[in-house]
Amino acid sequence: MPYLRVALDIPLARLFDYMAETAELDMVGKRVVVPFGNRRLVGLVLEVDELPADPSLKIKPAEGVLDDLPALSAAVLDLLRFCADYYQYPLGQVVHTALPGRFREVGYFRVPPACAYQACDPDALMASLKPQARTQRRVAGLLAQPRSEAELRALAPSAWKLAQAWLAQDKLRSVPLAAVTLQVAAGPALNPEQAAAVAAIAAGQGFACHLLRGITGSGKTEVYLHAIAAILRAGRQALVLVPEINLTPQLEARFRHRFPGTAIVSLHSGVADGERAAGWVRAARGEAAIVLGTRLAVFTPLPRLGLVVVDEEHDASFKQQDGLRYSARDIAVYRARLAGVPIVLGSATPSLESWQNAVAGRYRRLDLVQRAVSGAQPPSMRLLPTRRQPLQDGLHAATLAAIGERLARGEQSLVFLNRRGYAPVIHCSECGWMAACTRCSARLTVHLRERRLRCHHCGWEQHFPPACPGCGNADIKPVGQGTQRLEATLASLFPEARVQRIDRDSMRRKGSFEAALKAIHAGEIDILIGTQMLAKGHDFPALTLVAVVGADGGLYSADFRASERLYAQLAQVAGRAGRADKPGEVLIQTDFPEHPLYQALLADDYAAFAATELAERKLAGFPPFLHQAVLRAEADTLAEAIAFLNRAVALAPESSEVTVWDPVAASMMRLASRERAQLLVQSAGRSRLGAFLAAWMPRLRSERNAKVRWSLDVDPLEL
DNA sequence: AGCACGCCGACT
DNA sequence: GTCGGCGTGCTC
Repeated sequence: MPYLRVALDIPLARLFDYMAETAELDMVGKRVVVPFGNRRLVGLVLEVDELPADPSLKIKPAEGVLDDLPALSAAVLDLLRFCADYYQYPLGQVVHTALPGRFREVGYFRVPPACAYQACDPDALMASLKPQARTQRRVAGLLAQPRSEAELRALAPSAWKLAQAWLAQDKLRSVPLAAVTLQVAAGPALNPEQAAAVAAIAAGQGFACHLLRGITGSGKTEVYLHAIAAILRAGRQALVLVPEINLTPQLEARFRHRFPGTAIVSLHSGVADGERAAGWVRAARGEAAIVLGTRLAVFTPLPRLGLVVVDEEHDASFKQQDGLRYSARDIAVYRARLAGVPIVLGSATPSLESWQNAVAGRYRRLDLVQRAVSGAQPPSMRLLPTRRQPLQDGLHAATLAAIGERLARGEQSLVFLNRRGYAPVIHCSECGWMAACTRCSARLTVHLRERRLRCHHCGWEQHFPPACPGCGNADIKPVGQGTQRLEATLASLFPEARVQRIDRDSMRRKGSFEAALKAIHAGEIDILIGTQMLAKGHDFPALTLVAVVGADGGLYSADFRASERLYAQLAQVAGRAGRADKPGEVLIQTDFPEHPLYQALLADDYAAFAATELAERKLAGFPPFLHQAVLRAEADTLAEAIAFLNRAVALAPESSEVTVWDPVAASMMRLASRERAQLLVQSAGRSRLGAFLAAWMPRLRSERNAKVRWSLDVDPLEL
């Protein structure tokens, strides 16, 4: 009678043994329903053995192995084991974060085989439609070729319903996807740089990591599409990761257009549970040729994986910030290595980790330094010194003049300020009081329209006080600039302009972001005010001016990654200006116009910036020259959190090659009424650090600490 | 994580 | 007399 070693979604770093009722040996990678305490749980069989791991335990029989899904392959299981090991996170929980939520439910999950639909007789179908039925005719026209359900759905809301009706009337037939021959629609011709990049990616045998450094507008996506076309032709699958769900729809549309009839699965948190599970199954069965998704898609089983693409690889959203704190970019590289396939990391401003890997020769650099659309000019960039300058509500006279010019020419302007709310703080001029959150160590942000003060960290809200609670002074003023204040200022300075603010507050309602993008494209907006929401990946052909306000904060921050993020953000937002035939202009208001970061940005010299930054990091002993992990603790009092961390230091294994720093209060010490502290561990060797953590974590886990919640963050992005 | 067991305070 | 507070311990 075989014993099953089962991974359960339980925060314990071990597997659980069950007796199998049958003697089948191909149960590894399958779901199993097991009794657990007085509950029934769904687990995943990771191993099958003739002997129990611990004979002293009483072992219950498993209820049954579910045979509805393709078993997880050894390749994916290896990837999950690596994650558990590398991030020191319980394997059972790794398994369950990697699987779609549906699979944790007891019950069978059925996914019909993916197929495409095609008109039996395209001409007859078209002839049967009235000339004025334009949508119907468009759908019919499309169905001359095999089309997937997703493609039809993307065409028009009614298209899929229509296709189903025709299918019922036998006007359409379904074609198994395997029988659909790959079609690749024509795209723009590649310039020599792009062609060289595609050739380099295709040329390699087995694993290779390519760092595709492409300036904005250089056509990175076109390189991905060509590289993907090549591996699809070879019958392989592609995995494409993007940082945000906001970016998936437009990329998905471009992919569908290029590969008509091909099953493209979109996986991100915006996709409904059932659909996500179905997409996962289609990828696992090998029916889907392309998986396009956010970080969670990195675990999707792909039996014929041929290429991995990570777009905007520098983006921090690839790192999960809770639970299993994995970096999807790093996991993607590891996965490509395991699978022996090439991976492309694309960015205009690569992470310094990746850049250093290229410098050291571990990654191959592919550069795109020309704009793909011939004739398109890079934006002209200018710094506006703001020191000792009279500003109008934070705006330089030249900024206002430039906006005025755009208005006169009927072009769009974007004012970029990465701070939402009306003002970051409210201040009493008499006693110096500032409104602070009672639950966090943070200032309360003024939201003037709602007449409320809000904590952007914990969500606490209160009324705008009529007078200073400290001294009773009625003259309390919002200090500093937020997007709401900029919006008010610009609306009053340019009363004829149509002003739209785009930030998390104004775009809270579902679909409002899409609606705003549409309005911008339709030319219904003159002045845009936005946070980083607007900086990423969106094309606005009529936008010719980008003005950056309040960027200096990233120059002299305590966070050693702040300047890297600032450079990336500015390069990205600058890229929004003048993408079509109209030249763009970028104005950056700053108190430090001589700062090397701005100088490199103006010269569009990322290599120079990276070299300076890496030299500083090497000198100061920061990543990527060292590897870090942070142990964070949170408790009702700071003393409890620190005491736990001190205990952790005492439990730390002896290691001359790992440095364990003293516990310190977290930079946001209080958050939602909990006090937080942390402790940094670092080592020059990645495997040394890994071995240290592997020895340390079991000791910490065996500590009984009801009051302290703690977590480990390997390769933290923020300290 | 759940869920039970367990021992001390205010209620129909 | 019980309902229920959350501390402690266990789950193959």
